[in-house]
Amino acid sequence: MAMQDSLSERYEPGVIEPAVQQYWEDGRVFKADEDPDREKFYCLCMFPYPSGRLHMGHVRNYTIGDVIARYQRMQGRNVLQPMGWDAFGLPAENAAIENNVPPAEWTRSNIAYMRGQLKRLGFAYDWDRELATCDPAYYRWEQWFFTRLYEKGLVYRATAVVNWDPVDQTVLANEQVIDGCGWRSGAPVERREIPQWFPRITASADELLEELDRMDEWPEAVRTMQRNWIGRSEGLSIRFALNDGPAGLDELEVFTTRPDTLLGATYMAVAPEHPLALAAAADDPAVAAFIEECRHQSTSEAVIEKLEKRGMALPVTVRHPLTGDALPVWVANFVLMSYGTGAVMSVPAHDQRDWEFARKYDLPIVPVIATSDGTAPDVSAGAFTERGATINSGRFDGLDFTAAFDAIASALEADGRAERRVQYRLRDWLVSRQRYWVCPIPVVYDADGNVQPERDERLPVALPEDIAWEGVASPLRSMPAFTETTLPDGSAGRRETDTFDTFFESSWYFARFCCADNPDAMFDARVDYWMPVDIYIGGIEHAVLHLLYARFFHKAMRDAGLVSSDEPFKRLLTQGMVCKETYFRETGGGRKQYFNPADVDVETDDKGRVIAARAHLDGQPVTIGPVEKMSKSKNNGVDPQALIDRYGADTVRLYTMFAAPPDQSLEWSDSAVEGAFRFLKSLWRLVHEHVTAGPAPALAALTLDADQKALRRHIHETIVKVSDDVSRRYKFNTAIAAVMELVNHLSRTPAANDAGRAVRQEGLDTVVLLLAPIVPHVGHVLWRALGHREDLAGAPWPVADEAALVRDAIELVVQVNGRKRAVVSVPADADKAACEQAAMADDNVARFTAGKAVRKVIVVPGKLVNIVVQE
RNA sequence: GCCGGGAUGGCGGAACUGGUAGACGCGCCAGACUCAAAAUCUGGUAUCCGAAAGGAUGUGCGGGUUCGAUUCCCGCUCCCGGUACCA
Repeated sequence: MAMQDSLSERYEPGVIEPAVQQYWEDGRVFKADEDPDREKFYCLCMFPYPSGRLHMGHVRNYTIGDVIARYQRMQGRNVLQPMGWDAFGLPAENAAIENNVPPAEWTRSNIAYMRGQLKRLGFAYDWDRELATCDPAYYRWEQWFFTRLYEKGLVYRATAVVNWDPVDQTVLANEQVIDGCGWRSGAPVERREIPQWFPRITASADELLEELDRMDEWPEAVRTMQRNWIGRSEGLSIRFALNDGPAGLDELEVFTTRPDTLLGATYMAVAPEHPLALAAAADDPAVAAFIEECRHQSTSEAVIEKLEKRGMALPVTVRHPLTGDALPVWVANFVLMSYGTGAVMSVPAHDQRDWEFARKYDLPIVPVIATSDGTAPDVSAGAFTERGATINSGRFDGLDFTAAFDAIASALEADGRAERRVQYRLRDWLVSRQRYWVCPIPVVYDADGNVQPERDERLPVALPEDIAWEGVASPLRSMPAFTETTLPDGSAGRRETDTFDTFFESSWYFARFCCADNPDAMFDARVDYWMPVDIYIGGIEHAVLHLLYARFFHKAMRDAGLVSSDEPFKRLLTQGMVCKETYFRETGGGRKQYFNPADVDVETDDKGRVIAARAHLDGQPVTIGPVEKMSKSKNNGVDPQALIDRYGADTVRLYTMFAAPPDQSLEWSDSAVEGAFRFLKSLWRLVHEHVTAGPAPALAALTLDADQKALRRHIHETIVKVSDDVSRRYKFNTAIAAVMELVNHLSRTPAANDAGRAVRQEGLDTVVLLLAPIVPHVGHVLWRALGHREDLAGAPWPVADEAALVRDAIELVVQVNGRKRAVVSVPADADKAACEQAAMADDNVARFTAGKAVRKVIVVPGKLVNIVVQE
């Protein structure tokens, strides 16, 4: 390209954007090569599930990442920004069932389409590192790593409960259970226990928890959620002796964090699957019926916790370890077999859930903890859950929490009835799925059902892609070509047909990007150069599960000597959702027909308030619903492609970054997109007008008038502001607002003489540089037009000139009794007395202070004076 | 239920460490240009009183701390995310 390209008069993104993208591709501008002499920066966004088309959440996520990556490049860092596909998952199976398309074909064509969309948005990816998790060259390494974990005893097989659809004969995801019934069959769901695989994440619980304290570049909210999810608690594991227990059972074990309330325990509660409950059910049809009912509860915690708490007494009691009293044992629908021992000790006076249950079934409520004034708490309206001194506890009376805990724990330990223990809320990671379109678990069983991890040389265990899909269950089970195999000794083996949780793939892809082309090893030396990820950007909905699994997996890889860092993601930026108003009509029976915003006309009043909406289809009114997360079910998605086609990638990128800060939810507005486009058009016009007048003179030798000096100060203040917003605050909306203000100032300040033209050149150069990460295509073209030879993508980020920032006078706010009464101008170096004097001298201030005694004057240097007078 | 987050003009948002509430943009109103429209440009725009200067009110609700609170504390309401098989 020529040194100074002539600039067309009109801004035509549809023409320049593909040309600039081609230029980047031809020049391999964003290819990342390891270079030990340069400081690296690994910028990563959570990779997309290839659902078909990009949605606004993707556009937002990847624009944030691209802005950061391009900014770091302008800082001179060696930047890696890769992209790939989280390609396994449930939607591909649904598409197969609905449209009879093989999941592999559906997924790969979605990837091809979405890759084109990402390229059209101009993201600075190193496409040579692209990976898809459904590629055997990718998943063979997680299969290999799984067999290493098995050898180290870090994965095990145990039974766990799943949602079973008795009609479709398949396991259902929680999402597929609607009001207790299967989403396709409509049949009531059953709980079923089946053997499944678990990596031992609880063995890493302490490290995962402690490390959070040092992860100061993660949002505090995410760290708090992870801490609470891990849920470390110190307590006592107590074994209660059973009276009249069924054969083979002589005690009931529970864990409590409140042993100080042991004397207030008035009953025990066990899960419906607990052996005590099952034993009782054998003799009592009523108990059996209750348990059968519980068997149709979903396995989802959100559902269980919102259920009405119900239970039944069992024909068995336990002996209180201190008093010897017999306490009743109940079976309750809210006790989970998968959490702890499946049994809890109930202290209704001091636990709200126990209290409600006791009230409902008329069980005794005995307060054993005093309020702060030493009296027994009133537990007639609810439990007293605070800590306090013990009462009604015999020889343990009058002790505070710690002393009571110790005394009661020691007494029970001496009797061999209890141990102090640390317990976690975190459960081991259940990775088995009974689905087809996921990575096979690389395990073979011999004739006796013994486990044989698949041998390295036979990996990958490839998922057969050419399949016939019948019914809704995974076709793998009925494929002898897949299931029938041989063991090392030549005997027949049966392959595991369960597959991995898709979180398994997304728990290590960030490291594989460093060496995605290596066919011989999971990782190589390049991983040590790039890892850890310097900034990881993605939705807040991943705060716990994905981000905790990835941290665990990374530590397991570190322990296996595969990576050297302790944590995978140095900094985390969590992005808010993209929302849009909804439009619908009631169609009877509480059902709603949703209308896409693109198919609705909105009417406004003379203030622009929305008053009504009509469907294009029939011109009839539709109801305006709340603003919600864009989704298929609410039909309120705005297709980014239509906007890219109409306005270009830069406008979509600019609007997305301008509409809200990254971590807040964003309400989509088409008209505001128009505003972003308008801004780029006017910037283009301003540059066009400037460069068609010929090259601007150098600024150095010129003297500036007051307006030009003020404009120049504004230019450099904007550099300071935008640099801080982009690098420290990650507030791209205020960065863009500051640049808009500068552009307004530039276009309103005449550039008639040499000095004016020189300042305008500096201003336009600055604007283009500051916006370069956000609108790189238009920036590339304007930068050349402004006479620069080097690529904008590699240009250095501007640095403010300290001399240009100096101010002579500052504005001071004057308050009287905390209310603003004036703004006065004072010299920048005015001392407190001078500020006070200038404030008092103002006419309006005098009006409010006249005849009143001044009690106090507060001067905040450089900002404000507050005069406090007697009212 | 539990854990985490949020609420500011007609709308998206700004106010970063307790110091001018409403930057910037959208929308709307008025004007310029035009035969007209589009595009573009200029001015206005929290609410109420006022010709203006200026004043009063105002950051989900109820209290509190402070010379001063959108910001800190206590108690609520509503909305959103997660809740272990959606990703």
